[in-house]
Amino acid sequence: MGRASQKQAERNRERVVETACRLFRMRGVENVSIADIMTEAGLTPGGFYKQFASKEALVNEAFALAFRQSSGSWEKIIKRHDANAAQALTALMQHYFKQRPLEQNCPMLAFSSLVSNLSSENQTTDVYCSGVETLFRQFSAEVLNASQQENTKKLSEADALVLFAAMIGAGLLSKAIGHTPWVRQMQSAVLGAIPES
Amino acid sequence: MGRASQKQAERNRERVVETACRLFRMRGVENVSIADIMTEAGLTPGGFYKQFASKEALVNEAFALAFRQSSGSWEKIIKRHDANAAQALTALMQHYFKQRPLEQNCPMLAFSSLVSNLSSENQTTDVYCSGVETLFRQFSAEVLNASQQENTKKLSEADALVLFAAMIGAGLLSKAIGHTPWVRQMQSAVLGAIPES
DNA sequence: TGTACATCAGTGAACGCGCGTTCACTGATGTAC
DNA sequence: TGTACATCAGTGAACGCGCGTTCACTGATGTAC
Repeated sequence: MGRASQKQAERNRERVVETACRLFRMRGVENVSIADIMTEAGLTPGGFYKQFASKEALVNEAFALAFRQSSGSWEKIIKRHDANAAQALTALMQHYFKQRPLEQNCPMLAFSSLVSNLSSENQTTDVYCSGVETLFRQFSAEVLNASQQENTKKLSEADALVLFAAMIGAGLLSKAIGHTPWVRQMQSAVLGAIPES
Repeated sequence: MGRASQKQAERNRERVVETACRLFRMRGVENVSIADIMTEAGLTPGGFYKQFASKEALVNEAFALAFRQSSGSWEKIIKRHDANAAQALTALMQHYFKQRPLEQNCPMLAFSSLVSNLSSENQTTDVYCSGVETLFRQFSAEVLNASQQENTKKLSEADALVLFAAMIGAGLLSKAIGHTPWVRQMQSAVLGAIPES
């Protein structure tokens, strides 16, 4: 092969991050090896350390990308319903409860166990935290927006927190247990907790 | 050393399951080795396969024990407040949001990522499912009970599902992010979603 | 009850595997003149 | 522009480590008589 050009190298690097992000979301960080990622990205394992200091460094970049992707897809959904915040919330949650494609798994869920077993003074934890914060702000803005429309009761920040927590909890059980009747009931119940408009 | 008596062997076996349960809840299954467990239980690694077919078999027993423990501690809390279901629910959630001791981590959270990345036709998944079911039934009974008391609005199964999901979601973020002001707000909001009595 | 023997819980070392990481090497790219 | 050389992205094999699992061995326990 020989040396790749700077532009090509940069493209390769980005493709590695994107591939890692996708595989991490699908199968979890601990079930994806460097070799898996490099091969899937069309490279060989040895080249990895020319671009990244460690797997952890890649994890940090891939997590950040996953949260950006998630936030971007939420924004699209919200924009699509910007005339009606309650509808936007409903659509957002319905999208959240979708199990497929696996590579769009919620990063808050997909990465939670890795982050949970980390010491709190950790860059990966920081990336996760600020990702969650971003997603919650989007969600919360929409909840508060919904409550300012006519024919709806006023909603508070506390309501946003509860809805957000319920969405994540239902998503977690859904991911673990699968699409059983009980899980569907739970998802319906959480969707039903959004104030009608 | 020589051979241990049948009674001693049975005691050892139980101690291994208990130790595994504790370590799994503290650090996650993938961060605990057979050698860790056996050493912590006062034995040597080699003896493990005299009692268990595989790590997976131990995981199944340890998970079942963790759910039984969790269910037992919920029952204690509920019994302690049996005059007032809303108080019982509040106490239960406050207990749930406690981060310590680590060995009492919620099994639904501690084991979710492992179960999520398993094929659905799996005994471990079944153990997890029935554990979740048990815990929800306890929780739900208490929610419905709360709604039958005076001065409270009627609550439905759907309300129980939402509260349960919110409790788990808040627990997950709490475990991952730590005890930040935002997490405390979220926990307070979820506690506040319990109907006052 | 005592004796002879088979059993098997527990030991501790070893095996095989996959992983994160390292390294000597290649040869096209980038640079200095 | 052309030439000579240094750089360094990517290669592919190897290393070291920890893990789940296996195994030959030990000797007290359990059993048959």
